[in-house]
Amino acid sequence: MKDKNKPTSLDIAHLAGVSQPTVSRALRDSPLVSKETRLKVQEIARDLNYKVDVNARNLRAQSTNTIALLIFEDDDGDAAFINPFFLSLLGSITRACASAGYDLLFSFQQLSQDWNAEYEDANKADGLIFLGYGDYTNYIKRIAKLDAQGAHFVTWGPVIKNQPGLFIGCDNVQGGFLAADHLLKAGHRRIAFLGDLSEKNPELEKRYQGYLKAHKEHGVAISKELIFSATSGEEQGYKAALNLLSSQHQFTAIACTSDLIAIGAIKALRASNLRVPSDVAVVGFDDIPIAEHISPSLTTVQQDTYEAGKVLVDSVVSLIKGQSVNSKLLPTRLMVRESCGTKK
Amino acid sequence: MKDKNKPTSLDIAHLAGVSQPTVSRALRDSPLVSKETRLKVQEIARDLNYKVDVNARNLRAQSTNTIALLIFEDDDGDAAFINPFFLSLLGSITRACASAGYDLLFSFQQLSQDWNAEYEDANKADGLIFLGYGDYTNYIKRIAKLDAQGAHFVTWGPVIKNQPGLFIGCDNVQGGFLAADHLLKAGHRRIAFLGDLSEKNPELEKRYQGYLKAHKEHGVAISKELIFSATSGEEQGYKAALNLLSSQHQFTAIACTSDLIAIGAIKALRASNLRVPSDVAVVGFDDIPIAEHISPSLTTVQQDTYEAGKVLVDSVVSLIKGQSVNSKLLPTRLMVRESCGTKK
DNA sequence: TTGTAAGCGTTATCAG
DNA sequence: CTGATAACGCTTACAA
Repeated sequence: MKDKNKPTSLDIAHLAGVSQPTVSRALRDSPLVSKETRLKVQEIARDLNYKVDVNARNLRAQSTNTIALLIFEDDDGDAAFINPFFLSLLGSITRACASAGYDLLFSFQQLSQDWNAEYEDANKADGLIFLGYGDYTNYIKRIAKLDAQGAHFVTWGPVIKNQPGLFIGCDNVQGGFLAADHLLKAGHRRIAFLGDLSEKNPELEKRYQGYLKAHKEHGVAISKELIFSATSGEEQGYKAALNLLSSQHQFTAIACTSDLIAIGAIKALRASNLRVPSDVAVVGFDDIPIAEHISPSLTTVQQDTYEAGKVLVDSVVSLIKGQSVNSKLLPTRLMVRESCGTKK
Repeated sequence: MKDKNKPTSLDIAHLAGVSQPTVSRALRDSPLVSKETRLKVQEIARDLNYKVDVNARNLRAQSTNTIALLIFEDDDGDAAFINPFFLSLLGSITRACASAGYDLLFSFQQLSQDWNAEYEDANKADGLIFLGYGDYTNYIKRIAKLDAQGAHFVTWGPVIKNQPGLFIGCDNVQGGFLAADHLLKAGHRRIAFLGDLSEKNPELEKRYQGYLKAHKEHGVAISKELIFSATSGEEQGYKAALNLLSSQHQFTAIACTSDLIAIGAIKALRASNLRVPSDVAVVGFDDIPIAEHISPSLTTVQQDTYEAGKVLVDSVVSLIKGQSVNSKLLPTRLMVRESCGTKK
């Protein structure tokens, strides 16, 4: 069992022959304490392996020095599966939290749960970061409520006019543009699009806008019959591609709104004896780690997760400090790999 | 800014016309409170969106209902890169924590930092889970110290006799055996081994023991000259394979102590115009998500991350409750894929 | 069944 | 520069 004799600031006070507040001040390098006493106190604290009790400190200070990261997915069953893109974000968020001096509370929730109230209300965290894919129309309501309560939080997602709360996301329009532009430049004229365009997923819809923009710039007409719905996972990509194939419409390339969809689509193409990229070129979105390793390696739109994590954390921290922060889009970057070939 | 008027149990007490402890009891469904008052109190609490202040509760109760997950890596620079195997574990750990009613504090540390003291000492967490690759001889010392302090913690790693602390890990000997056995059964007789066999990495050494055991069972002599050192990353695998190739010794297969090493090795083989699996068969270890997607898909030893997360969390929770727990090995499973071909 | 009183370990305030 | 005192919001004795 744990050593029960956890030293307190009072213990140190006795040993050092000073008062408790003096100890507290000394340990925080307050200039109000003479160098002499400060050093003495700090030495004793080190000897006893004293650590400030964060619960007591937090209770007194009414703050926690903690940021909660909430990941939620609406998707299919597997509760231990976390979207790889969020996982990449996790690394940089963790790092950024550490260097900002905050602890990170991590939680993975189904969208259905009551994630509004849990963390900040219970004083578990000073601020919240939300990462999630799910029904936008659904979660924007909760966001609005949180916002009205004055919570400190950032959400990874699309930036939309008159949106409640603070959003950080990648420039999906630009990303969608880069992908389609690349295919169009390579000579493709009939480019299928796999993604969900309902209002539930404005992020994906923005990617579609980029796709449209690229077509317009190249003076190529859109073929609506080449657009098939898919939300996010590999399976969905597989099914959407099968639908596309069985529709019998001609196409030479596919733009997907996620790498997982692209991977599913490639599998479906293979199953139909079509080769990538020689028969069909494929572009993804996200640049998850797998993208580089699959065969053919996947041309895709990279979101800068490193920068994203940093911006997310910096933003909540600013909010916590009472500064006002604006929603912001991060630039994307096209990673050209094998899945597009060079059909000049 | 945040609503400053956070309701307290005292507020509710006033509104309900009862005392503060009664409120506290009612909210925890204590049977000591009459049904009538309980319902009244709970209703008011809901109306006010009251949440128990965890800092106050924790301070009073001297516990936190939180488990800290500390990931550490000795490895190369990239501080935002987290070993994918640990990331897979993260999902199931999170899930298990949630269902056990604990919050999860997440932190990523370089091995050099002072991870002994931080969490439990500061009353941030009731228990600790360590995931890490690094110099075993180095971190076992810290573990011994933590253990002596009576901390509640589990470490993912090798189970070794007379080890301080509590370890949960996969059965590395069995895993190494499965991999080598598979190759031997396929007719391979000169199987190279890529991994670190120093005392710094007992886990990898155990995998090697499995490799030896399989050779013995098949009556095949080991060729020491086919053993090359590599710790964990892709680059290391690449280099080790190059060393192997330039040694000019004959071999028809490679067993690697991690998937990342295997991926690096495959790249090196490619770069030398050798084909996998027709020229050289390759087996990995871990079954990270990429393994299934690379080409050729990687035959590898799967660690059951789902079960592992559950066991890790259950173990710390037991420790926290003062129960004694024994170190434990989880079984592994061979995932047969393309990288080994079928050289019957 | 309910209320009273005390205390968890820290830090802010104010007086010396 | 230092010390006494109070307070953060909750829960556990104990008393009624």
